[in-house]
Amino acid sequence: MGRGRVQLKRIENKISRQVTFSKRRSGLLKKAHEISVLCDAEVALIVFSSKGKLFEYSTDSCMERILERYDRYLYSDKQLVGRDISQSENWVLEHAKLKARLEVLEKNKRNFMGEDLESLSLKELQSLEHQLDAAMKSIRSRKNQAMLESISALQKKDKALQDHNNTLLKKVREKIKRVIKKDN
Amino acid sequence: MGRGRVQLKRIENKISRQVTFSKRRSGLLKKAHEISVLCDAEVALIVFSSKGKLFEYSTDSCMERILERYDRYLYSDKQLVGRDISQSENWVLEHAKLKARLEVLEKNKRNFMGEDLESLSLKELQSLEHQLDAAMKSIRSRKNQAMLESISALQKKDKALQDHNNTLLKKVREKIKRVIKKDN
DNA sequence: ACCTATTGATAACC
DNA sequence: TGGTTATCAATAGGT
Repeated sequence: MGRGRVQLKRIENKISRQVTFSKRRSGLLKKAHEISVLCDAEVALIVFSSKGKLFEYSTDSCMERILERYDRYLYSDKQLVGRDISQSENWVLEHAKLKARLEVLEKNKRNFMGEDLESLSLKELQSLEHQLDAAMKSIRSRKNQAMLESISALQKKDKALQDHNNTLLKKVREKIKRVIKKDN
Repeated sequence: MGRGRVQLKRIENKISRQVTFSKRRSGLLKKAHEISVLCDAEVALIVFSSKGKLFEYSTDSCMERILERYDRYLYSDKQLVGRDISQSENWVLEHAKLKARLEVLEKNKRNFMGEDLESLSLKELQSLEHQLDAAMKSIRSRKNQAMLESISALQKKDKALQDHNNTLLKKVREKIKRVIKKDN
């Protein structure tokens, strides 16, 4: 929808991504509410932005109740499917999931560090290159800012120290004068 | 949307309500997936129909992880109080370790993508920059190689096709010659 | 399930 | 973030 077609692919431009997120988020929450009211459904929607901010919707503003219902639903489902899926088996499953995700992230990291590239297609390589290029720009910009801040802070400190030095110097001089006067 | 305006109010006709639920549900899941991919967001969507059937979507098919993140977000200081209480100490420990590592890797990834840089020191920024610089070199080199390989493969294929064409052409010509001779 | 007239959502722009 | 508009997408009502 909108002025052009959209590929189902991460939006590379950060600003566009944020704007799109903001707009689609409100659309999504609205639709969640609509289906909830129109169809008498119970909906729980949780959205974390890429920066980690939370947005949520839940029918009758009762997220906890719905999540509990969800847990109950899964629990009963498991009971029906396998008669004795114990905590330890559940643990194995969870563990496997976490490990799988870890592996993905680690592969990801290696790629970001320029390793393990043989497994990537030309297209993926190109995408990676663009991503790193964009990242590099952000990083250099941020680094520059940090350096300027650091310089500014040092200059301020330097000024303060010089002022203090001058004050001390004055005191010393006056002391010397007084000593000389007394000697006379 | 559709042939008429819709009041935001429970649809009384049971059939219509079910049809609308089915259609809107798929639309909602689709949009949840889209914002997840387009905007790099983490989404968890749970829908119970009025008859109690469950439908769900979660980014990377990892509902439990997102719900845990949600819990952590809400009760950031009360660790592991809510959802999964009945686990052995060992499980909790292992799990916590994995999750900690996951978080590190995710933060890592964000940094590699040029996000969340405010939390880094100047030194870390510099290190990151060098790392990306090195990675970029590897990636470009590998991309180059992949492109050359691709070109070479295409040329080879092209050559083979041309050869085959020539062979076919020869055969056709000879056939024509023979036909002409017979005609004479 | 499939078909369209319509409304709704939203990408690009400011 | 909020508004506008041109377009595309979702879907209500019907078959």
